[in-house]
Amino acid sequence: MGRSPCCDKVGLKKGPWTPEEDQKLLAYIEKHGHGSWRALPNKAGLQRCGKSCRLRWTNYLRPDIKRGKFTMQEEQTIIQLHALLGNRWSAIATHLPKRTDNEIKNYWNTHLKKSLAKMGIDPITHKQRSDTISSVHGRSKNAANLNHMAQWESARLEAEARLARESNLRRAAPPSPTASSFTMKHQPPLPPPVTMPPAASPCLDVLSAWHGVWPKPATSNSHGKAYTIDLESPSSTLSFSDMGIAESNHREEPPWRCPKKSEFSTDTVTPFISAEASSWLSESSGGDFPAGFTGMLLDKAGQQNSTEECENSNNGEVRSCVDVEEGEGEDDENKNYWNSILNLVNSSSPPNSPPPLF
DNA sequence: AACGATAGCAACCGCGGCGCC
DNA sequence: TGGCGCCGCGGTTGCTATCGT
Repeated sequence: MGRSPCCDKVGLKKGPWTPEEDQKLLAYIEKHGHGSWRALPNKAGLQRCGKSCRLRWTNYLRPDIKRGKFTMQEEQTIIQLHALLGNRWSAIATHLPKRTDNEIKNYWNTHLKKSLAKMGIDPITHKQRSDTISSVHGRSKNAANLNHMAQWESARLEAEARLARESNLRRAAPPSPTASSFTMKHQPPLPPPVTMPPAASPCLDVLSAWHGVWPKPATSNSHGKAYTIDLESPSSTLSFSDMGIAESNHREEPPWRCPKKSEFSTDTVTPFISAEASSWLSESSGGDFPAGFTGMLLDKAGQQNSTEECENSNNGEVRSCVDVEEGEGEDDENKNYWNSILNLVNSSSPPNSPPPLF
């Protein structure tokens, strides 16, 4: 190292930003882009170091930042991702559009960590503390559902990683041994596979406890999305082994149960699935449906949006916007990608599974 | 009303990764 | 290949607002 911090320069301002400084920074970036952060302060007429400018921009001034209270879904996503990823706030932030890593980190430290602690859950390991285990009778049903979710999410993540590997093999030039070179249309490169912290799978305990505290939303849409991670995120490259969930455990789970009708909006889901699957869904009633799968369907249904809508809903960054109905041209790759994932998920489903989805 | 305690959050600090020379 | 500089990340600090007494 041996490099002195950029803010050591005499005369550079520190501390809270004034509205005037904000305005200068905003105006400059809107006009020229940030370019080199190091050079920006001089060009923008700011008595700040580049680092301070970058921080102010990324954490506060950026126009695509969503401020204000975190929703219950966001909280659940943070908890789940924290259980999977640990304190990797930037990785977690990629799953929460319009939230900054700093904001998520602060929210975790000031709210979620304390809430979990109050519920008798260790916020580091995400495990129920031994002295409170006796107080969580009746969790088994939720835990079973969440195990379903874990299966689906695990299968999806493994499929994603596998497809990434296959894609790399297909695209021999330039060769790459990792998933990081697998890119979908308009998508940034996938990061390398995540090395899981020891506390990988216990997130299920956390979420089941969390659901004991928070009532489920009344509407079908919000219900269905309750556990959903951003399924299209390029950061999702976890594998079974990464998640600490043994593949052999799959068959030990109870058979599928039919979805509650309220969990689906038939209108939004059925256009994307086979007639058999649609019929199966419409005839089903009672019981629970794996939440991860529900989220998958709903996410897929959500992709009915136009590309423009996808852009707008994702910080201006296009991810996989699948046009299932047309399935032509450049969207083919995304469609095939998704179908491959879901086919793999179907092929690994427990007994009494629904008909093929697509 | 005054004061201390606590919560919330913006900003800073230091380190490590990475690219360039 | 090693040094340097830039950038991003995670941990921490410190200021401000709010709450409780």
